[in-house]
Amino acid sequence: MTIEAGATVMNDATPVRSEVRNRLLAKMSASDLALLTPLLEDITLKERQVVEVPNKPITHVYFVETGVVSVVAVNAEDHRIEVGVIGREGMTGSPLVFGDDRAQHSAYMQIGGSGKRIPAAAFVTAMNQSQTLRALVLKSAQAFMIQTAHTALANGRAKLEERLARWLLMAHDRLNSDAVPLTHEFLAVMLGVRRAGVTVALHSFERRGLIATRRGQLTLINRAGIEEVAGSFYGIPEAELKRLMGETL
Amino acid sequence: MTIEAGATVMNDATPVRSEVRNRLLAKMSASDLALLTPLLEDITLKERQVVEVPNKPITHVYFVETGVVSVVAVNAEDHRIEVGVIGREGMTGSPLVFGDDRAQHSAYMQIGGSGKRIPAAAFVTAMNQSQTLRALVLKSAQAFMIQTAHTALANGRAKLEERLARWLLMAHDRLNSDAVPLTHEFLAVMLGVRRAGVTVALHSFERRGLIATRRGQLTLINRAGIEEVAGSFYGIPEAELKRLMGETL
DNA sequence: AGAAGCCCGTACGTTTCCGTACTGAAATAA
DNA sequence: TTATTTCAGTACGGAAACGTACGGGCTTCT
Repeated sequence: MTIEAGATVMNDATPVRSEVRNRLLAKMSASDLALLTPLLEDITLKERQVVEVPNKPITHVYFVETGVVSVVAVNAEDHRIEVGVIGREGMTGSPLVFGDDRAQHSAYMQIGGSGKRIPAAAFVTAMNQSQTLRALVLKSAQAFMIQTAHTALANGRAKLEERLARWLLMAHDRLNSDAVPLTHEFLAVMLGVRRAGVTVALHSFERRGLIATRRGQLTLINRAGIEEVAGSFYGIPEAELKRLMGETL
Repeated sequence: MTIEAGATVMNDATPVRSEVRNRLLAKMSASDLALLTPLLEDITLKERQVVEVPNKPITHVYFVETGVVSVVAVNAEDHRIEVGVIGREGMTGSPLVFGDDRAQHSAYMQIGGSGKRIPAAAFVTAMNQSQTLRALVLKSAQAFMIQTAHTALANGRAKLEERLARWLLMAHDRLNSDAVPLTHEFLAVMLGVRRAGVTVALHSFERRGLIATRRGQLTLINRAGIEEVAGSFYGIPEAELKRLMGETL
């Protein structure tokens, strides 16, 4: 019955089932969880797998267990930038929580992993049946919104190194290992900067002993040092998440 | 019965009372409006008047009728940037909609005006009594969230002139006149750029015949031209607002 | 094994915007 | 009216990041 995801060495995509690793699901009461369970399915989330398409109806709500989703705003001239990430602390499909049926942004797996998903309609039905469930997903949506606001702040005021450090910390928070399996190119796309700029910045991090790099992957070595680089651009959304959801990432 | 708004030249700060000019209030059913009315009070909103303080409980929900609220994210090192504006299309206090009682961001009147307000507790009570009211304010919160995401996009990818043009358009959408009563300094704070940078950019706009300026004020002359400058960084949140709320600004 | 493609390191001239600061003009207060 | 403050115009060196591009190493495909 269970589908074993091929365990790659590069990331921690191996699904675990008999345990609810998504924090949101874990926080639900038994009865709320029971509302979702019938149509909840285990799913492997491959890197680059598309989860939401701008202006298209949301098909499923994904509860990530391992891996990271990038939510990317796009405009008419195809300018794009990441407005937030989602990992085991949250869910995709927040527009559904607001009563909307379609996605505004592009969303896809930036780092592969696994999780569970439920059809959008079933999620909405469940949310309408339970005030406590609704309250919980509302808080989750709020936490994401706070993250987006601070992304706006970082994009406007922080330097490349600060933003890159912030991103690495946010990814690290959502991974089970210190390895971040990403190319410079993808980091650049998310931050909306040049690939070469990322390379230089990462090189600087490496010289300072903050990370180790190899092709297609980097590893955090000195997290505290990276936090120092990110400075005050990292931390508030994380603290707010803890306040709202009563847990750490 | 109606009180004619005294047309000031500098801004439209004169309060109007017996007419609902806030789009959100205007969209409410009579019964939903009746839930709010008892504790709804008319209020003059002076420029720089503080509406929300980060990490402090929200005292009132403000329904702006004229004027513009700036919502500004701030971090520990006092870096700050505007993450969105609110005018007659919306309301402040969106965290209440999510079930939170405190503000994350700083919010204050960037352009003075008038509106109505209701104590936070009364608003929450009303929202809990009516699903239609809740649905409406949820959509409003979502519209604001979309705006924030596109602010993040503009902050990361747009040039100063593009961002400035975008801001002017957003302000213009929410004002009854073409005059924007603001100093370069405040525009600079909102965009997170140098005051001198704003001066130069506005000067360029003026040379191109897009605006007229005088001390403490600028006037839009060629809105289409400004839209051209903003390019694709302006428009999506506005279209989404229309889609969600079924109305223009 | 060889070819092809992807990824990273590096470089260089250019653009954008910053930090800072000085000035004069306009508005406000004394 | 005079003094004070606020605001806008302008300047200049410098930092940050851009667009572009080339070459070489690692992976993957055939």
